[in-house]
Amino acid sequence: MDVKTVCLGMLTDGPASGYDMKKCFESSFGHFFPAGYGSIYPALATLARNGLVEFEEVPQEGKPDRKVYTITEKGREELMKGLSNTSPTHKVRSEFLAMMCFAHLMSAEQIDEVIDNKLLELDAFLKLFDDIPTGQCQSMPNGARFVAGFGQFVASSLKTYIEEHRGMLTESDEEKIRAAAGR
Amino acid sequence: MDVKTVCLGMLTDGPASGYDMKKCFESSFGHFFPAGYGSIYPALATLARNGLVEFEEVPQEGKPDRKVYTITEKGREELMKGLSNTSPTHKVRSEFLAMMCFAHLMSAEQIDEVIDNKLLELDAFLKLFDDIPTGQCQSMPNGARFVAGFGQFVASSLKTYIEEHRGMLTESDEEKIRAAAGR
DNA sequence: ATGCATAGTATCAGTTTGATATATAAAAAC
DNA sequence: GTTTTTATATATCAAACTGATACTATGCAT
Repeated sequence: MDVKTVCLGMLTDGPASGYDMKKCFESSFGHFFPAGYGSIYPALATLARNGLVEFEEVPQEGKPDRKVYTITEKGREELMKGLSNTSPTHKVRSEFLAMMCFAHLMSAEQIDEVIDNKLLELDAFLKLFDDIPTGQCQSMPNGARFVAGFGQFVASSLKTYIEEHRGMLTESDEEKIRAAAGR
Repeated sequence: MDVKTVCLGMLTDGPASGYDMKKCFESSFGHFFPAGYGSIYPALATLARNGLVEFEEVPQEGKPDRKVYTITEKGREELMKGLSNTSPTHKVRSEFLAMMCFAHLMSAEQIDEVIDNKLLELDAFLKLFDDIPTGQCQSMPNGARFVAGFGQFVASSLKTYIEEHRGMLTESDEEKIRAAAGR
């Protein structure tokens, strides 16, 4: 399951251009499956070369032409193959956690700034969910609701953990012993 | 913060070979910052070329030679630069969530198998933490304890969410309406 | 005997990342 | 009133990463 498969999946919802798909990655998919122009355009080129999508060039006045892609029957079959993997991955790549492993090499001020920024980031992310009205939510496909709920739940879990345990990152050895004894 | 920086960080704990570092990625770092030979060896080669690490070839009987790397003063400075970024990333790339977005294109059996596998995977991951005795835990650096706790907390949160919400992935439209009404 | 695990090095094709280039128009900022 | 930013749309590139594979040699298990 790579960017190509996700593009095919997006096209089952109707024709779209590479630019449209980038928007879609930015607003939703990108939160758990990031992709930029550098992967989207090559993916569409490969899909077209293999006959999994077709495109039509649509001229526009005052704006660049659009290449509007449509999924083919062969593309639908390929998508089904992509969805038949019963052990899809779920990977994390976190500079944040790697950095925290080396917290003992950092100053308390540095650590606090990193933590504060991460909490702000999480708040900004959680705010996105406030805008989704319940009415619209019910019209969303089941899968999308599951995934949105997942994101919200995980983000608020992260926030809770960080808030409750940030203290241990900056506490001295003596404090550490005291904390362990008081437990 | 790339693989090079993490390698430098590992070397602050003492000299190590590329093979040793691969072990370290597999057992701990890899859970939140994956790296294989394909990134470790080129990283070490670049670090050596730039004088951030030095290495010594250690012959062994019956086994291939080891290249044992040591961090240099210049390497320590570079590491500090790497740790000075106050907004480190935390990215997720999830075939699992992407796939669940297209759950409406899948059969209930397919979805159930994917979910069951993901829950088994989470259980296997959570089991890793049972082996860490509390005594050893207290001797770990603060940062490592924070990160380990983070992983455990997030994994059990994921598990809870999936268990409690998997129903909505396979429920029919009528069930969906009934569930919404009963809420 | 044959396959697999461990110890160790390294490379390679295919992908992805993040930035950048190109072009025009409209909206916003100063 | 001019400059800057944002939006529309395409595409490419170096650097990095992924996942698999290759090579060598010992030992253990089936």
